[in-house]
Amino acid sequence: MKVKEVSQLTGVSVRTLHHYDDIGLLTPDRTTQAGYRLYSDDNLATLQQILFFRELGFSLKKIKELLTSPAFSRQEAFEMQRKMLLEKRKQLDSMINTIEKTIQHGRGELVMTNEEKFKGFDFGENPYEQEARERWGDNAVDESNKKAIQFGPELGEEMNRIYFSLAGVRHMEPSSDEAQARIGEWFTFLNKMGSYSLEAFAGLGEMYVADERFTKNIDQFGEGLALFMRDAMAVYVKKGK
Amino acid sequence: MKVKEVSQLTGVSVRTLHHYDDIGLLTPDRTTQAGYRLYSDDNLATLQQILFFRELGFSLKKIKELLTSPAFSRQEAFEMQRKMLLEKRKQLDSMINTIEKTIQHGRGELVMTNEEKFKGFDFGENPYEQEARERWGDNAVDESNKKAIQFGPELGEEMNRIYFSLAGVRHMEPSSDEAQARIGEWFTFLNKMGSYSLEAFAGLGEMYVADERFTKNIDQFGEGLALFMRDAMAVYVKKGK
DNA sequence: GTTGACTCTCACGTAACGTCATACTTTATA
DNA sequence: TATAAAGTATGACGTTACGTGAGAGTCAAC
Repeated sequence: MKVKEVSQLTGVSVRTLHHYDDIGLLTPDRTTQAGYRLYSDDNLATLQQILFFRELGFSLKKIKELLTSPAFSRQEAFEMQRKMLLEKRKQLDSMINTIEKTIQHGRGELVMTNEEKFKGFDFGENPYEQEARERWGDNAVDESNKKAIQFGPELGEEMNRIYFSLAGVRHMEPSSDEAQARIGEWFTFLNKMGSYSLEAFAGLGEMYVADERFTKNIDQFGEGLALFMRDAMAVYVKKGK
Repeated sequence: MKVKEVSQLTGVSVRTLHHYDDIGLLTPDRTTQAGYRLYSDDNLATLQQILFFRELGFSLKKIKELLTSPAFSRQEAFEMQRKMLLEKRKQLDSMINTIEKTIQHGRGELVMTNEEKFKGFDFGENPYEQEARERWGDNAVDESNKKAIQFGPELGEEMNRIYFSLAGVRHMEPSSDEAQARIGEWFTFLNKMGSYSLEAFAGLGEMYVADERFTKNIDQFGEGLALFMRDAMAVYVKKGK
């Protein structure tokens, strides 16, 4: 693939590709005798990595260090990026929460401290960098520090967010589009909370295996997934009791 | 408030505040006779605006144009920023989806086109700018173009995301922390889907008004909210049938 | 065989600060 | 009350991650 194709596919500018080549961050595998850059599939995979890290606020220099580290593993990188993206999503939620409150505050319906007005903005020194450095930094790695995994999302904040959202439109017609859109959010949220009983959940797991249609559907995503899910769900329910 | 206080509260550097003063983006209301900058609450509110727009990718120049526009309204700005943040959240979801797929692809369990590998990255020319320009641009405003509001989230993508997530750990112990965390996601998702019947939803709305404990709790967020919600929920259910 | 789309390499420009250096103010402490 | 420590101000140059032409070569098509 030549520069423009890559550019169109990925959304980065041609100049950016040149730049990444200049600084040695992404050098295309091959070039024509005329000097045209030719990007391989592997190059594209690397570019994807670069864009993920860039989105997470890493400098190009840091990205280069990471990618060229001997300890670097693409798979692990993806797992880490997944976590970071989820983390960023939480931050975004916090910002959205803040703005909902602020809207009400502007209407004089809510008192807000200055601190509250800036919640969600303090990105404080890329917490990600630390983790990345630990993982692939020069000084080897301490493999043994597995962190406890959080169990389930923090629903409280989301609930507050929706309440504020609703409060903001409570003087409008309940049947208006805006109001209905927000009450719809509330509906889906409620469903998230707890109406699905644990027993029903376990029963569903059984069905995944018993009913062939389910099995086929689910196993599209990976062989044996349905079976795995049934077992995992059974454990989940047992724990929940 | 002096520079450092503002800096600590908001997370922006002192230098940045100096810079914003230099370019006339945020000039503190008062200064001491020694030349120290003193920021008022109003200044802080403006700073909040600036940070929101900055997070959304606007240049400082554009932000200045917006803030100084005669047509600018802080309330409207917040409403718009809310929409934009929600939009950005959707993009993030898309990226997370992409990375889940990519992880599986790396294990050779899934075929992916190059296009799929870059889904979620193409931010394409700040779609927000257009809207902001329409709203507060130099050439007045066309007030009449209200857009239809989307009704409810796209659950399909989220479902796929979770499937992929699960598939990624299906060779682990079903009782492992990692597996359980992901099956927990599945549980909450299922609840989101449809287990909460529309009838129950409407009944809940009635309770908001009938049961004083509910009413009190909800009206914390704004007087009359409980009543409003009941009505809005009733409409929602009627529409859903 | 020439036109238009694409590519290359300089090279300078820009946005949004970071990073000293130097000097003045204010606050805390002995 | 003196004096250090912490905070602030103004230059001024540095830096990152590209943008934006300029001028020239390359390639596919009509």
